[in-house]
Amino acid sequence: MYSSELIKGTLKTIVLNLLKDNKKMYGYEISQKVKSMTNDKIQITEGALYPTLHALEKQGDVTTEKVYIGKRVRKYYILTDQGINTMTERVNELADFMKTMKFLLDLDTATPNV
Amino acid sequence: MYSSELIKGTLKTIVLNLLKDNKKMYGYEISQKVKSMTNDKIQITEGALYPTLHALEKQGDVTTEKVYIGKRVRKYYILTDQGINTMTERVNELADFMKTMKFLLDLDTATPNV
DNA sequence: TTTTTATACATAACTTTCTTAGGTATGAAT
DNA sequence: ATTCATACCTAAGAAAGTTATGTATAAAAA
Repeated sequence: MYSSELIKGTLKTIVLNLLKDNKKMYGYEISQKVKSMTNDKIQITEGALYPTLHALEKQGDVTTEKVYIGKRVRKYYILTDQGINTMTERVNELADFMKTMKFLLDLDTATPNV
Repeated sequence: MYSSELIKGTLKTIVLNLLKDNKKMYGYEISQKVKSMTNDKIQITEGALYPTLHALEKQGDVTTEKVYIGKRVRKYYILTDQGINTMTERVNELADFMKTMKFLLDLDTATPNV
């Protein structure tokens, strides 16, 4: 697990990007997906995830769709057109930021990527 | 400028890494160095920097040395042995985190590094 | 069959780490 | 004489997490 400060600030970007690749996902699914994709290195807590999803909905980047699996409810999240724009901006900004950090920390030569 | 959420959590790592490369630096110098190295993309505010430096001193990662330039004081910060360890851990963690994020956001192929 | 674990949502109190704003003071440039 | 750059600092507030707690269903294990 990474120290939590690092993950701070990237959560919305992660969520938006996952929704780009998967059309629609529900909260629990998102948390499990991130966990498995990162070999448990990033574990989104529920206390962080749900407020984030609600914020994304409020600002119009996602819409929701409730589905009942038996008696249990699932709330699916779907990117809006605006959300696609936000996602693109966020991902580009993060990619740019990581390049800058690599240069600043002199990791360009130390950790070749290809 | 990057949206501030991204920088959050990386400040200590940046400071520790700069001190590794420069033996001793003072606060104002650190802020200017980061600004110039990143083409103004990352600007550390004083309200963030000084408390961070004080925290690093308190936890034993740096020691200080006051130097008077005329009547004006400069407070130099120097990495301790413990600080070198902390720096190494932090930088490695950040590098690892960025790799994980690249994979998670599918930036491996999109933004080749070499 | 009862208890635990996994699924699935949610909120509230607290903490950390910033930003914003303010304060003090010297020295150089306009 | 005033503004700008240098150089330090702290306090109030905001943002975005963590931790803890709550509710409830379904599956698995004891």
